[in-house]
Amino acid sequence: MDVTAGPRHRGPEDCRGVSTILARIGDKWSMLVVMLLGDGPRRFNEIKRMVGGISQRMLTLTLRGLERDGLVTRTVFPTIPPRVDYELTDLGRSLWQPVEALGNWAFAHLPEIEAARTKFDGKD
Amino acid sequence: MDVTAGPRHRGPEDCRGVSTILARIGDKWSMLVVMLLGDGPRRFNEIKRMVGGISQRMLTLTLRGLERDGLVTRTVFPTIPPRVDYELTDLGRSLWQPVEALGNWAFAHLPEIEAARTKFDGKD
DNA sequence: CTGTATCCTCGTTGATACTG
DNA sequence: CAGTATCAACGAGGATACAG
Repeated sequence: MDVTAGPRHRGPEDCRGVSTILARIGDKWSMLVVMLLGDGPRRFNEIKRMVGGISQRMLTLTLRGLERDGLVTRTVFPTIPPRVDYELTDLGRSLWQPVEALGNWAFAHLPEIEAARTKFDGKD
Repeated sequence: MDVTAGPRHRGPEDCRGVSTILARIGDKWSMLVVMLLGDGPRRFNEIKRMVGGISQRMLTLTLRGLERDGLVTRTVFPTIPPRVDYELTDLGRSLWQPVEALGNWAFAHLPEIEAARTKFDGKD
């Protein structure tokens, strides 16, 4: 599908299909992890540090979810201490593009949004 | 900011800034509403029907949130019965682009992801 | 280091009923 | 039609302890 094409109408069924994916990547941490892994493979604790604020449990669950969806691969090195690398699959890298675009949008418009919030909260 | 540029490293601080926005548009309904409004202004119940499955309460909350962030405008026509139009702002339209790209990605790769899920759940 | 297993809390959501 | 108010339920997420 050509994602560069203009708007195309879709029905509610498609909306819900999209919703399924959105629920996955739209959760609290998945997009951040995907953005992070865009630079290459990372180890568990490396990701944990880079994301910042995520609990061990949630990182595990997030990575499992991404792995389940075929977005990242999990590679275990049977060393002592153990080492596990996570890396974007081809599918993951294809997701990385729109995710990064969204991230860049968020980063670029953060001030605008915060201003809008302040204005909205202030009036009345 | 040029969102078409290649990867650029950002620190955890930026990640959390992005997280703020993601929490907003990454909730259960906001992205679907934004995608919908890309075609032009819609009335409250019109949106409700098109999204499908959203409760009145959640649609209200979602639209309020988007309005607060300066992404949509709310226009009340003092008629009987009342009529309220919601429309994307310029900021909203600028968000619409990456959101639509993500939506198209989701739509395009839905089969792949479902296959990956089945495979992941099946093994072991 | 990289997880798994519990427990517990808090926020989000949905259902329902009511109002201008 | 377009909300608001209230309540109940559920689940995501954090803290902690433990294991390989």
